[in-house]
Amino acid sequence: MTDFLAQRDSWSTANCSIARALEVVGNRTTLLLLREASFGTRRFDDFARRVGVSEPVAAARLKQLVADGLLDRRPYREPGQRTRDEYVLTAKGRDLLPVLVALRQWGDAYAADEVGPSVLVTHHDCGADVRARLRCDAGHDVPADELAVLPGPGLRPS
Amino acid sequence: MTDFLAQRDSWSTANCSIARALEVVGNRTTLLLLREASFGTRRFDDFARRVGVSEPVAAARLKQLVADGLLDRRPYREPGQRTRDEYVLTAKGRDLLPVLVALRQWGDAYAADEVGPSVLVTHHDCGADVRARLRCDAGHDVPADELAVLPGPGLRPS
DNA sequence: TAGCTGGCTTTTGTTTCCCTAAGTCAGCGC
DNA sequence: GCGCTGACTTAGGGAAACAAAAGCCAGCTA
Repeated sequence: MTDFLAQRDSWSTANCSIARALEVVGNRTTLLLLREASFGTRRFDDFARRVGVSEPVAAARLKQLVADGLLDRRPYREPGQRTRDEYVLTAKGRDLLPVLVALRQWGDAYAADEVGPSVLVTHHDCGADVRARLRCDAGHDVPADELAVLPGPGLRPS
Repeated sequence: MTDFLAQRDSWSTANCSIARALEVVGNRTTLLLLREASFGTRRFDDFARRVGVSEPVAAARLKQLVADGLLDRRPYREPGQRTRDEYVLTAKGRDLLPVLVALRQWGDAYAADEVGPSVLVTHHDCGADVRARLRCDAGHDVPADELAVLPGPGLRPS
C-alpha cells in the first residue's frame, strides 16, 4: 500500500473502474430504479411511483438503463389486457446486486429507523440474512485493514 | 418474493436504507473521494487532483464527509513542514469499502480497459484477489437468484 | 520580515438533474 | 368508432453540482 501510494501520482484516474461504473450508475435515481427491478417491479408507472420520481425522469433513466444493457425491455401480455413493455434485469444488471446489498447494509447500520430496516434480504434456501462480505479468492474473510491496493495491468501514466 | 411484491404498494420508500445511504454517498464525487481516502490519500490538494475535481467542490464534499462522520479531520505535521490538516477514514467510512469493492468489481467486469483494470485489490496476508460476495449468516454463498426480499420491522404504510 | 506554499473561499457562469403540467398515441373493451 | 388506460413525450422552469479564475490567510523558510 505504501509503495502504491508513493507512485500514486504517476498515473491518472482515467482508467478507474469505480469511476467508469459511476458513469453508468453514479446517480441516485438510477440505483433506486435498479433496487425496484431487483424487487421484481416491471411496469413503467410502478417504477416511477415506487421510486418517487416523475414520469419524464423515469422514462429517461429507464431508457438509459436499457441502452447500457442493465435492463431488458420486452413486450408482455396479461390476460384481458393489451400488450405492454416490461423492464427486467439482465445478467449485467444483476451483477450490480452486491453494490445494492452493500449500500443497504451500510444504511441499515448507520441511517436506519430506530425500529429497524424496512426490508430484509435473506437467503431463499435457508432464511438467513444476506450480507456483502469481502472475501479473497483463497477463501478468507478480509477485514478492511487487511486490504492491499496494487497497480494493475491497465495502469496509465498521467 | 412474490408475497412481498404483492404488498409492495402498501408501504412507502421513506424508510429505505438504500435511499438513506444514497443521501450521504449518492454522488459521484463523494464516492471518488472515499476511494482516494481508502488508497491512503490524506491531503486536500491530493484529493482534488487525484479525483479530478475543482478545489471548491473538493472543499465542500470533504467538509460534508467530515460532518457525516465518514472522514476524520485532524492536524498532522511532517518534519520541516508546518502543521496541516489531514483527512482519514473513520470506521463508518471504512464500512463503505464493500460498496467501493463491489463497484470496482462491476467496473472491472463490464467497463474496464482491454488491457485490464488499473488497480488490483488483494488480501494483504495471502495476495489473493478480493471480491465483494453475497453470503448469508448461515455461511452459504448466495447467487443473485437465491435472494429473498421480505418486509422488515421498520416498514411503514404509505 | 518578506516571500512562499498549502489549504482553502469567493465569484461567476454552465451543465445536469429534477419538477409540474400538459399533450400524444396505441390498443382493448364496449 | 369512441372512450379509457398505460406508457410515454414535450415544454418550461428551478435547484444543485460543477468548473475556471482569482483572492485570502497562516505559518514556515530565508
